[in-house]
Amino acid sequence: MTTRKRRPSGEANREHILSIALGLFREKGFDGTTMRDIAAAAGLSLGAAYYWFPSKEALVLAYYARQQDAHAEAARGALESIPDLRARLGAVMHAKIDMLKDDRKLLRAILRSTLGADEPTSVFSEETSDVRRKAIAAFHVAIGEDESIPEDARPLFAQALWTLHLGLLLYFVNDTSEDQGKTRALVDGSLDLVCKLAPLIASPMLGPMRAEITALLENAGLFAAKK
Amino acid sequence: MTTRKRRPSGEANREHILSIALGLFREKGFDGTTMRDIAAAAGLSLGAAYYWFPSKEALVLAYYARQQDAHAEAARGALESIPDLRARLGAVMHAKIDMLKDDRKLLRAILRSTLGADEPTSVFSEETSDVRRKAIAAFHVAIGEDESIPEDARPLFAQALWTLHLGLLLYFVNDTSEDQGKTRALVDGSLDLVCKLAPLIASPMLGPMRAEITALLENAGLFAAKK
DNA sequence: GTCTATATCCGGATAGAC
DNA sequence: GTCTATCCGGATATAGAC
Repeated sequence: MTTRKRRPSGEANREHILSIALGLFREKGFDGTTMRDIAAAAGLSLGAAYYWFPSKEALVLAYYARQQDAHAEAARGALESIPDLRARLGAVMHAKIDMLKDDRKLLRAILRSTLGADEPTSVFSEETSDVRRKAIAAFHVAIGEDESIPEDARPLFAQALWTLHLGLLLYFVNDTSEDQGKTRALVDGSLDLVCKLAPLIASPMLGPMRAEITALLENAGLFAAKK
Repeated sequence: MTTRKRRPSGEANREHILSIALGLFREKGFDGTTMRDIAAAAGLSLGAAYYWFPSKEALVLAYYARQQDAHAEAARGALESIPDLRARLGAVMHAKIDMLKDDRKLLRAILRSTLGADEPTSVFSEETSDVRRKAIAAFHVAIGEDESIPEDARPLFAQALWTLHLGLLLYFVNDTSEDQGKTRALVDGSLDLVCKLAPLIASPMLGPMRAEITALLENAGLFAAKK
């Protein structure tokens, strides 16, 4: 009765525009691509492009969502038969790098708007909270039920990994080494360290310090422990 | 023979434009201030403003340099009679926050361009290397000759503090709490932790791990130990 | 609801005259 | 060194076709 199978053009057109736009972004960068370019390449008028995406930024937000879903899927597949924590974390991070390896130019361009909490495309903004939540969840999945991390410490650990992953991505987008080999090495080295340090921090001796860290982050509104 | 005492208007004009621009930035934000606004407020034409500053970004770079020098001076004064490491680090960080407390809107706006290594206004760019070097040096001064940090670990520690300070500033610019009290608390809590952890990391037991961290960062080009 | 066409605004940046 | 005129592209507005 309602719009069961209609709009073969509607939403499909939206997808079409997004694909065209991402292609142009990858090719010519974000600033180098105009909305006029996108509209023309998609065979639409400028107005139509703005009808589907109210701004250039909206295309970036759609890109985030698409990538996050793709990454969750890729990570899920990669994790299926890996029990070791270190290897699981590596799988998740390398899946991300693999996925983004051709998008460095685009990511570098939009990096500019990823930090201000008031920018819609910020990693901290309200608009991206869903993507962010999913991204942190991906690390939660990677941690799984590994006994080296006490259950009550896992949310904090997942958040820490997400933060590390932001730093690694920052390095990645500016990494011009062959096949981003330097990023790969940095990923592996960081995770080695993390997996060595995690049991230490999880040790009873440092329990008070962990509580101190948690309290500090909670007071700053940077972390909300599950109640 | 050359331009000894000429251009009483020249460089002074440049300073004038910069002051006007920073005032407008603080008042209306970076995006909210147009080059036309700046030119008009400074009593010049648009073209003249562009003659002195080839881009809006150039004004930001000039702002960086000005702030960094002011901070170095403020920190130097504050450190003069403080021997305790924790207190010295606090003095340096709080001096920075004090200095930037009215510039949050401006900083938030230019935050967008502070991460891409190819952006001139990036904290990692070639153009800002001088400012960056000075900023790290400020932490080096704060560490001083404190025995709790082995001499050979001081460069790495200074760099770590600089990185922490970037994170704190990121929090700061988005902190709407009264007098940025949350940032102050985060600064103090972080430094408490750092000063508790530093001796641990400096301990012989973790010497190999410190070497591992150093090697990792050096290979990534993120840190160059003095030879 | 989906789209075209067109005109317009705005602001960063540049060119060329003076 | 300073000005005016102009370009360029993101964004908006409008009127109307289907």
